[in-house]
Amino acid sequence: MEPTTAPASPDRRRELLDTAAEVFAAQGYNATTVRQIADAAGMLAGSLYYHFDSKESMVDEILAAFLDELWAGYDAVLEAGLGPRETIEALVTESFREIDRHRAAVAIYQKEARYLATQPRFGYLTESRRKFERAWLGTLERGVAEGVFRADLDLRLAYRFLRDTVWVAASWYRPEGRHSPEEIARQYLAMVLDGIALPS
Amino acid sequence: MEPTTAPASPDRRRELLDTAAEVFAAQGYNATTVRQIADAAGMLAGSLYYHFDSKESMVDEILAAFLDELWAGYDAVLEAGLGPRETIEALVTESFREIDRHRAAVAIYQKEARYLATQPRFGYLTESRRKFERAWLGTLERGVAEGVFRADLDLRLAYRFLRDTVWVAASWYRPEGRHSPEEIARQYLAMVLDGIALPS
Amino acid sequence: MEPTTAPASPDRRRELLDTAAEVFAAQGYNATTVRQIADAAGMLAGSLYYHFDSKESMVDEILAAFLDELWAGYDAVLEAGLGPRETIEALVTESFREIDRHRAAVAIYQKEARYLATQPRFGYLTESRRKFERAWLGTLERGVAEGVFRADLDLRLAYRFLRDTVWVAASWYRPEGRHSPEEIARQYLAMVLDGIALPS
Amino acid sequence: MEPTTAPASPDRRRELLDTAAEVFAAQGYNATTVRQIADAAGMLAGSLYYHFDSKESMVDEILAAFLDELWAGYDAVLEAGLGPRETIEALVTESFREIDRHRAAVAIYQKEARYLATQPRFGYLTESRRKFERAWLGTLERGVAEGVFRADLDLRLAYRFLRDTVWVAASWYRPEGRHSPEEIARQYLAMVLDGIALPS
DNA sequence: CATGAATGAGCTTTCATTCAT
DNA sequence: GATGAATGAAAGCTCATTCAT
Repeated sequence: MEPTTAPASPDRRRELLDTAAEVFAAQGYNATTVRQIADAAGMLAGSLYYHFDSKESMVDEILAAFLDELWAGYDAVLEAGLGPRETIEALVTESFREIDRHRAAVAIYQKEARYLATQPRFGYLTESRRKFERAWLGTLERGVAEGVFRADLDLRLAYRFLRDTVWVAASWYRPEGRHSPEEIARQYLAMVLDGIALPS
Repeated sequence: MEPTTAPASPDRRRELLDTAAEVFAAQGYNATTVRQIADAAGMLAGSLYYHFDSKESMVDEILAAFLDELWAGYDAVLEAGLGPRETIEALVTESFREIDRHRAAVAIYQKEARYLATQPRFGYLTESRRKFERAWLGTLERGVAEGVFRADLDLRLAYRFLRDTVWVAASWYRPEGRHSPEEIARQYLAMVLDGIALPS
Repeated sequence: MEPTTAPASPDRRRELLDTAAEVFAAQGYNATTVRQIADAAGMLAGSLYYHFDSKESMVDEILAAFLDELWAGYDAVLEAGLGPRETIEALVTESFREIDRHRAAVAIYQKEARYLATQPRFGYLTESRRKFERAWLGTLERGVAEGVFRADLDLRLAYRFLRDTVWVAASWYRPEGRHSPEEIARQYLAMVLDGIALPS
Repeated sequence: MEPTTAPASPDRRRELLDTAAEVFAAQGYNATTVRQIADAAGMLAGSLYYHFDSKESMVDEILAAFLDELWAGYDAVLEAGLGPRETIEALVTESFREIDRHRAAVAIYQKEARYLATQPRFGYLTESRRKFERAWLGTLERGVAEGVFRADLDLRLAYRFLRDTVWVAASWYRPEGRHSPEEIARQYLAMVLDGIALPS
C-alpha cells in the first residue's frame, strides 16, 4: 500500500517537466502562463520556483533533454557504417521513435526553436540544427554520389523536404494512435523514397 | 475639397497589415507586442487603434485575406476538371505561388492557426482546414481509384505528408531566393510523386 | 485661469522623481513599493513605467542628478584657489545648501549608496566617493602642511568625521526648520574647527 | 539522559543571531532574505523557524540585546557623578567600545531604527532615543551652565552633531583596524572638544 | 534539530487598450 | 490621423512562513 506522499526530488522534477511540456506543446510557450502549468501540476504558481529558476529554464531543460536523447540515437545510426539509403531509413525511424517518446518536447522544438534560438542561453539549438543539417545533407550527397538517389534534385531543397516531413508529424501524432512509430516511418519512407505515384 | 496629400485609407490599412504580418511571422503572434508593430510602422502604439480594433483583429484580417485568395486559386483548380495527378500538381504549384505572395501570412497560419482556432472568432480557420482536407484527400482517393496513385498507403498519412510538406516551406522560403515558386513546386512534385530514390 | 491639464513631459518626469525621492527617503529604497510611489503621485503603478524603465532607474536618475549638481558646486569651490580653512568652510556650506535643496536625494544617498554601489549600473557612486575623499582629505593635508590644522590627528579619521558630520544632517534636516543652511553650516564649522569646549 | 553532543540552545541562538546581524548590517534589513541568513548559517531557510518566530523577531532580539548592554554602560557613567566634560568623554568612549563589540548591531540600529520604530513592537527604540537625548542634551546644558562648553551654540544642533559623529563610525569601523576603540574615542574627543583648527 | 516541499501574499513589470488633445 | 499619458488586468517571480517527515 503506497503512501500518498511526495516523490523524491529528481522524479518530481521530471514529473513537473512532463506536465509543463504538455502544456507548452498544447498552447505555445509564450501563450502558456506559469499558473497554467502549476494548475496542471496541482500546485500554486509560486511553488514551481522551488524546483525551477524560471519558466525559461523549464523549456530549456525540456529541450536539452530531448536533444540529448535524440543525438544519442542519431549518433549510433551515423556511426553504424550503413549505406545512404539505409542511413536515411534508420534516421527516419529513429526520429519517429523520438516523436513517440517525447511528442511534447518535439512539438515545442518545432514551434519555438527559431524564437528561442535568438537568446544566447539557447545557443545549443542553433548548434544542433547545424549538426542535423550536416548529417542529413551529407547522407543525401553520399547517396547521389553512389547512384542511390536521384541526381536531378536541389539537395538543399530535398534536405528541407525530408526534415520538415518527418518532424511536423509531432504536431498531429498521438501515441495511442492507429500506427506504431515504426509503421509510420515505413509509410513515410515509402512515400519519400519511391513517391506516391505509381510508376507509369 | 479633399486634400490630395492624404493617402487613401484602404491602402494605409494594407500597408500596416503587411508590416504587422512581417512582425508576427518573425516573432510569433503572442510574442509580438503592439508596440513592436507600431515601431515597425513608424508610429506610436496607440495610433494603430485608429485603424484597427485590436491586435486580434489584425491577425484576423491578415489570415482571412490570405485564405480568401488561397481558395480563389484552389477553387479554380478544383473546378477545372483535371485528372488526379494533374490536380495535385496544380494545387502544389498554386500553394507555392501563395507562399511567394503571402509568405508572412502563410507562416503565421502555420504557427498560430491551431491556437487561434480555439476562439470562436476564428472559426473559419477550422472550416478552411476541413475544406482543405476534403480537397486533397478526395483527390488522393480518386487517384487511387483510378490507378494513378499507389494503393498501399494510409491515405490520411499521405494527406498529412503532402499538406505539411508544402506549407512548412513558408518557414524558410525567401522571395529573393534562387528558385521561383514554380521551380520549387516542380522539385517538390518530383520528390512527392516519384520519390528521391532511383528506381533500382 | 490655468487649465488643470497634464504638464509637459520633462517637467512631469521631474515631478514624479521628486515624489519618488520623498518616498524613498522616508521608507528606504527596498521597503518602498512602486505602488506607494504611484499612490503618492496619484496614478496607478503600471503608469509609472510609461515614464521610467524600472524602479532602479528612478533612484538612478535621482542620485545622478544630485551628484551632478553637487559636483558643480564642489568643483567651483575647489578651483577658487582658497586656503585650506576657507576651502573647508566653503565645502561645508555648499554641502548644507545641497541638503537644503535635495534633502530627499541626500538621504537616499546616505542610506542606500553602499548597497546600490555593488551593482555595475551604480559604479559612479563609488567613483564619486573616491573623488570626494581626494577633495576633502587633500584639503586637510594641505591645512596641516600650512600649519592651519592640528598635526596630531589621524587625517583619515578626521576626514570621516567631517564627511559624516555633514551628510548625516540630511536625515533630520527639515527645510522649513529654524535655521537656514548657511546658519547650520556656520554652527557646524564652529564646532568642527574650534570644538565645543571653551579654551580653559 | 541528555546526550552531551547537543549544543546548549541559548548558545546556538546567539550564534545564529550574530550571523544574522552580520548579514543585516551588510545588506540592510529589508534587502536581506531569510534564505541568505540561513545560507550564512549553513542551514535551510525553514530551519531558522525552529529557533525564531520570524525575521522580525531576529532584528528585535539583536537590537534589544545591543540596547540593553549599551544602557548598562551609559547608566554606569551617568550615575558616576562626573563633571560635564568628563561625562561626555566617558559616554563617547563607552560608545566606541560598544561599536567595537557590537558593530553589526550598531550598524543595523543606525540604518533601520527609524523605519522599524514605526511598528509598535519596536516602541523601545523610540523610548531609547528619548532617553539618549535627555542624557546627552542634559550633559551639554550642564556644561554650558558650568562654563565648560561654549555658550554660543544651538545645543540641539550640537547634540545631533555629537550623536551622529559617534554612531556613524559603526558604518566604517572594522574591529581589526589600526586603532583601538579607546584611541578612536580619544581622537574624536580631541576634534569634538577642541576642534581641528590650530588656535590662531 | 533540520529538511524538503509547499503556500499565499505581494512585488515589479508588461502590455493591450483608451482617450483627450 | 497621430500623440502622450494613463488604465487595468495579468504575468513572472520573490519571499517569509508553515509543516509533515
